Amino acid sequence: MVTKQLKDTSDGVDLRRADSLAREIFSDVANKWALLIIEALGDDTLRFTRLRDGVEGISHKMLSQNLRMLERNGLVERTVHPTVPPRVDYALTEPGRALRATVDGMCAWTQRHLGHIEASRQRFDG
Amino acid sequence: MVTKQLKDTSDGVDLRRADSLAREIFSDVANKWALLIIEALGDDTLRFTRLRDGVEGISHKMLSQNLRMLERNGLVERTVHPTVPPRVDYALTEPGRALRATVDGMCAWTQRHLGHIEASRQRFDG
DNA sequence: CCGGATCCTTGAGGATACTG
DNA sequence: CAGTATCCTCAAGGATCCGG
Repeated sequence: MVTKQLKDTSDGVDLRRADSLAREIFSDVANKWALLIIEALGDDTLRFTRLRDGVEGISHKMLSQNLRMLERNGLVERTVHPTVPPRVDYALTEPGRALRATVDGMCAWTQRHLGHIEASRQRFDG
Repeated sequence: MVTKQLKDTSDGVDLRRADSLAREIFSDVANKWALLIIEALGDDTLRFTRLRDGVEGISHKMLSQNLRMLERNGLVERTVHPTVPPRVDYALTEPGRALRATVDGMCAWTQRHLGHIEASRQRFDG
């Protein structure tokens, strides 16, 4: 059986299909809170509460939910210390750090285009 | 008056403050549909309907909404041809293409870690 | 301290219909 | 064809409490 190979203009990720695994992962990762958490973690190892402080505006629930999602996808490693009161540490895994590099890119991009965007907004809103 | 300068580990973007302009822009851009639209546009100039086909699963409304948002932020240029029926073309602006580069990075990352993530998920779900 | 469960509110987002 | 508006639904997300 011959399978037809579609030509990809860019780098051949089939995010086009809404039901593909790639697209599913992309949808998990491409959301504000997940990216901000990854950015906040950086190279550090942070406890839940400390991490919460690092991401302004995030709720207890959102942080917890997103951390579980990131852990499930293997981007974040969760270490539980059997002390009392419990202590839980979070850190990026290797894949997580790799992703962080591109998120850094997005942050830098934001910074670099602040002016242009603000101007464009004013033009548009007027 | 001396203002204390916080040290930034990475590249000094103050996405930490939920109310800063940078954070606002980041929140606009860091969402699934916006990124998929940017990716779908690539270097092309596409009409509304064609773009809609390029992003599987997106609704008319979401596409319209996100396009207006991207246009407002100056990432997408909208060209209306005064024909009948009307024809509207969308293309990335320079800042838009710059952002696309980092989105490409995210796509490549997704592709590269598909296996690891799928495995991690199975471990986690079991 | 960590984080799951529960309740409740708001807004994201789909379907449809209508204007230019 | 493009795009806005309207209605409707359901899930995202906040506040709170409890249990480990």
